[in-house]
Amino acid sequence: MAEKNDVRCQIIEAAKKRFSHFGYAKTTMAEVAADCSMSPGNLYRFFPGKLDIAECIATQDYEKHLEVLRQLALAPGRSAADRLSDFLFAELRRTYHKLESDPRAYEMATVIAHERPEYANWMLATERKILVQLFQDVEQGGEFFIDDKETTAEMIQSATMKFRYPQLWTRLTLPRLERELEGVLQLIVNGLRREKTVRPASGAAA
Amino acid sequence: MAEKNDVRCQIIEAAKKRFSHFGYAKTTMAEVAADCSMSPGNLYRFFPGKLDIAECIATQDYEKHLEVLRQLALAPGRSAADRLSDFLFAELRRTYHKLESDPRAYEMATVIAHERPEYANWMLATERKILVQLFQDVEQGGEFFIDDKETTAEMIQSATMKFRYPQLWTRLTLPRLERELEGVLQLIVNGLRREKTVRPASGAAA
DNA sequence: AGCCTGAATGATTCGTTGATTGTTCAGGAA
DNA sequence: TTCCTGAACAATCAACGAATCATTCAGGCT
Repeated sequence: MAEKNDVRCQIIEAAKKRFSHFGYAKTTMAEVAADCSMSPGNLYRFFPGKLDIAECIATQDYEKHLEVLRQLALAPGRSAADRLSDFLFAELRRTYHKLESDPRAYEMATVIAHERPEYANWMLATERKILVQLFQDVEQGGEFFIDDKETTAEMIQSATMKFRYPQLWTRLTLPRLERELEGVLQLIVNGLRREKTVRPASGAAA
Repeated sequence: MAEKNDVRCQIIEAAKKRFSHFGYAKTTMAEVAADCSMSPGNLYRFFPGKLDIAECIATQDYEKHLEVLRQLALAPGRSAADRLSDFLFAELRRTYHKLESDPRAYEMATVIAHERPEYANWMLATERKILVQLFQDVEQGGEFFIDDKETTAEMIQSATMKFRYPQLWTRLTLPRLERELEGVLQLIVNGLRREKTVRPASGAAA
């Protein structure tokens, strides 16, 4: 049982090295198997297929990111607006840097997105849960007025879609994207029907 | 002079028929020329290239749409929120129905978007001008508080990106997209820092 | 001269073929 | 029996010659 897991880890590590060195497409199952001193067929006792290995690697990495998001969303002592801002900026910067620094990450992302459309939905749903937690956590503060938290989280995700996998849709630089996200965020938080122009500064919770 | 324009129109009409029957890729310049009883070479006296014919067709169609958008944005007697809503919903429905009803439109859209990235930017900029006009038009009403109209228009476009060419990014149905746009719109107009929950009804201007 | 043609050009696409590779499974080792 | 191997299979991919087609331009027609 514990051994099974060791072997899985071994496969993942081998695949991780191959994928990041040569890319997903140029890595063969036979090579990964050889790196683990086993036959290609044996890999299939641990993973349904090649894509599942990639998905597993992506998920491991993503879980770490999720932990960061959770901490930002639930950071005590920060205003609701700041938490939301931190959350969305962390999201933008992570994917931007990931796709920027590692061209292989781009390949992996597109392959998974194309072959497993549900995966992106799962990620969205997971992050939505964190947003809902954020809203619950600041509910008493009186800073935000939200009746349907789930729906509101969904709408925020809709409105910030451009910043989720920026490189897939635009060729904008990170500073430019950051400025745009800042603006969209201000819109989301303050809306158009506010008093003159209140810069969305820090302290605001009761 | 006037004849030149007649020939251009003739070419456009012929190309329009071919493109919508057989698609952009499967239409040859020789065929369009034959439909106009002229040689392939002669087409180049009226258009720089094949793609420019397609662009011209797209633009003709788009100009009509722009006129509708202008009327919605500047409709007298409607609240600012309603105008903005009409504007964005018209945008969503037009592209959705266009891509839905005519599979060839999808091909044309992707070819132009891919080969002429500036074209999409030009469309965005054009619509942004209309949004700015809308904001100027309702400025006295006191319904919206906007200091930088240009930037605000840009941010609204960012936040509603998902609804601009919906089929390119998601597989959601129109009703689902409409519900999402409704939600995003409410967020944009009212923000998160509002009193309890004011349904974004009609009348609001002074 | 001013317009237009249609064959020449070269870039791109297409279809075919042969090789590669993800996946399976009959059988052998422990 | 349980675990693993590696050859076999089918699907996919790469290579490459052939064909197509957008574009050009030397020349003919008016």
